[in-house]
Amino acid sequence: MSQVRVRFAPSPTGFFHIGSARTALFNWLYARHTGGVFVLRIEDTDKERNSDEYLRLIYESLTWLGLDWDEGPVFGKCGGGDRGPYRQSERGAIYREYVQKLLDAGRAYEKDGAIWFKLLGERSEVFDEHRKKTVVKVRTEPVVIEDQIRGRVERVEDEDFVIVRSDGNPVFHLVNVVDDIAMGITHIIRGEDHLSNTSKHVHLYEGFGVAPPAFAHIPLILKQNGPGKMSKRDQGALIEEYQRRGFLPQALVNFLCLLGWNPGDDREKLPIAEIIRLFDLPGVNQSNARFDEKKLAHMNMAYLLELPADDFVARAREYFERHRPPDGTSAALSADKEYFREVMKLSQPKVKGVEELPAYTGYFFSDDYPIDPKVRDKVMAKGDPRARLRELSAALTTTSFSSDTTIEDAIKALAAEHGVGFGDYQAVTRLALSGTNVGPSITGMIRVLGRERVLDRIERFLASQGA
RNA sequence: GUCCCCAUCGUCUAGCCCGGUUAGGACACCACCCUUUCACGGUGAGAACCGGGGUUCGAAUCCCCGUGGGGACGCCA
Repeated sequence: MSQVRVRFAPSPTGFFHIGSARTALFNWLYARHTGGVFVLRIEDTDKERNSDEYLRLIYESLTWLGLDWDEGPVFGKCGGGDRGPYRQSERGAIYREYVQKLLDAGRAYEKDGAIWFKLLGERSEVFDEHRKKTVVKVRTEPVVIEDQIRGRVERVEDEDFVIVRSDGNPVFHLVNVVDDIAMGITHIIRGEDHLSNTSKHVHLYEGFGVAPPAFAHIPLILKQNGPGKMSKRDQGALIEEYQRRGFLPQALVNFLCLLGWNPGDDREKLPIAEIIRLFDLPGVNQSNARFDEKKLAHMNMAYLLELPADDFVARAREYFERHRPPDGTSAALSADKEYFREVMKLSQPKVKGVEELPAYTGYFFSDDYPIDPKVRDKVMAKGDPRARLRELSAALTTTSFSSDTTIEDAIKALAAEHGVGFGDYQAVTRLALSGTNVGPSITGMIRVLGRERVLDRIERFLASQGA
């Protein structure tokens, strides 16, 4: 059996979105699963709507997701190949050659300055009520598609269609089929929205005297709220956005795999190598899936949790850098690097995404943090928090800050001495040091903040509370 | 309007092909446990076979018809 060749063929006419990414992903998975070739082809025949900025975004997004292409435009380590060029805007001569073949064979004709593909069969003029005009209908045999995912699908194509516009530019259906033939594509894996185009494409293959490749139409991704498929205009639709928000690409990829596919058991978080091993076209679902950002966030957290501390800190720093305030100053980035690192390590097991970090760690980098009034009222109403704070403050002047344990032991000793619980110190200390009741472990927080900051903050807090 | 695809908890899904399950898992939600707050983790609860016919001893599973959802009907891709 010959080698599998699949392609992803986006058009750079908009931002790269979730649906496109999953189509690319499924093609890539199938290529890697079968040891085949993954081709990237740029469908930029619509000159009006193309842009180099969008083109670059496609390259960058695929690279970020780890979907490397074996053949296609060269970008980084990807691309190359001898079936190019891989941008349709550079393949005009090839299209003209193929159109000429159809013209010569009597399978295409000119009308209104455009070139039309000619279907074979008995012709009749019919008035189309819906379109309010007379059209020529052709009685053709139904096209039968043995879809790898949907099974047998039949559809009748009954009107000739344009393959070259009157301005001389070839249309999608033509270039798509010509390129797939010229590039030796064996499996077409694409969104279900193309299913009804497939009958046109099969006629074109027949017109060129070439056996059509295998088809696999994958279900669409529906928007999280409201009706319809997800489009680039929808909330949370853009790959770029997840990149910017600091999501882990491996988490997004894992999540996307689960939209319409599963490993056949209860596992959800699984390494990409395992997904490649198990992925196959007949295992893909037939029904559309709704995008759920909550589940993606959960997946992201699961991957974040197992990230080596150094990687996490690097990603955190990168996030802070990319999200500098307008004036360019960032207390977190100006802080001592080792201090920044300790703060992030403390926060890693606590957040669902790095985007939570600036808010989560704000008080570590500024002495000017707000005191949550609701938390204050609750904490200050119970027991004698002021006394606890004074006791702790005194103890911490001599306690070793070398580890969480020494601090923990000190607090435990105080609690035993005064006949109260650990929590009596924990709550009010957290309030004094961070202004809230949410955060990393109190002992870690004290250790990382350091003796000077801790004593100073407790003193200032006591003063502000009229003690 | 025409054509095509699809249909299990709120969401993603297993089970369907090869009829017999207390219809399983995950996210979300709720409760409890753990605990040094918040998370994480653990335990538990609630939550689904779209409707109607048929075939069958027996249907989530096979067939038909509805209904619902989605897609396509461009000299866009």
